[in-house]
Amino acid sequence: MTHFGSAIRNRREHLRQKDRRYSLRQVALRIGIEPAYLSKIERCDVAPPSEATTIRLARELGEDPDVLLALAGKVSSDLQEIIRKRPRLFAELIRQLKEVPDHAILRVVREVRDGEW
Amino acid sequence: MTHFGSAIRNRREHLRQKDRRYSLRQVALRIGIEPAYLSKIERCDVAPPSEATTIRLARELGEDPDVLLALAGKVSSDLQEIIRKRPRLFAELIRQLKEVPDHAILRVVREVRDGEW
DNA sequence: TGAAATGTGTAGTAAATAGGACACATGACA
DNA sequence: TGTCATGTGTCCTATTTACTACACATTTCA
Repeated sequence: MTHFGSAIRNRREHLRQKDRRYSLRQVALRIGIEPAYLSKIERCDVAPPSEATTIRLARELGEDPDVLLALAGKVSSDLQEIIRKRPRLFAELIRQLKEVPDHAILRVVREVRDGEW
Repeated sequence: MTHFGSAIRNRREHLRQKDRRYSLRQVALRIGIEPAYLSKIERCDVAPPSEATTIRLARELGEDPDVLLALAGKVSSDLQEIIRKRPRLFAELIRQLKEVPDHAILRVVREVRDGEW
């Protein structure tokens, strides 16, 4: 399991090879945080930032927000809201899917998408 | 939408009609918080308590922890952990189920339980 | 070669979270 | 009627969260 900071740093430095605008400072300024703070985040010197900041960072670096939030130990608040509206139903479903392999869940996703309910 | 405090108070006073041991004071002591604090919780004088305290309260009152957590604006950390291990998969699934009616989700739950994957 | 940009160390902080301590008025009831 | 239990008001606090501000040494490159 890699941590939040390293994921950000790797991704940013990768982008930087093609585009100088991905310096720590410039990225920090574009997403509206202090460079010193982003530096600490990338070196895991502080806990991962808030959900809002994590999402701005994800967009900036072209990463999946849900994945970065997961690395930050969080779950997107819009997902939480969906669950909270029908707690029993979603709690049972999610616990049931805990050990189910990816491909089986994907099948469920597709079944639902192709909506035959 | 009823709020956390009233749900607790209603439930506790209901239990109390059959059993005097469900006074605010005694419940508070059994779950390990100060009576004054429980009083404030029931009157929505403070925000809902932590996940741990909410779960002890749910057990004590015979309520579904996931439902009380939802009223508290939270999602159980064990559910969050499941989601965080496969963020893309679960994020897509949950968002897709947002508008799907209960009965259709229940069908999915049963399909998975009767495991034909 | 010197000005600008870069990454980082140190220090501090406002707000939110999650309660505890104690006193007090009221009510039950034996 | 005195005692115990009950619910609540007031005040206080430790910890966590999520950052900012500023200074500084180093690197870049025009």
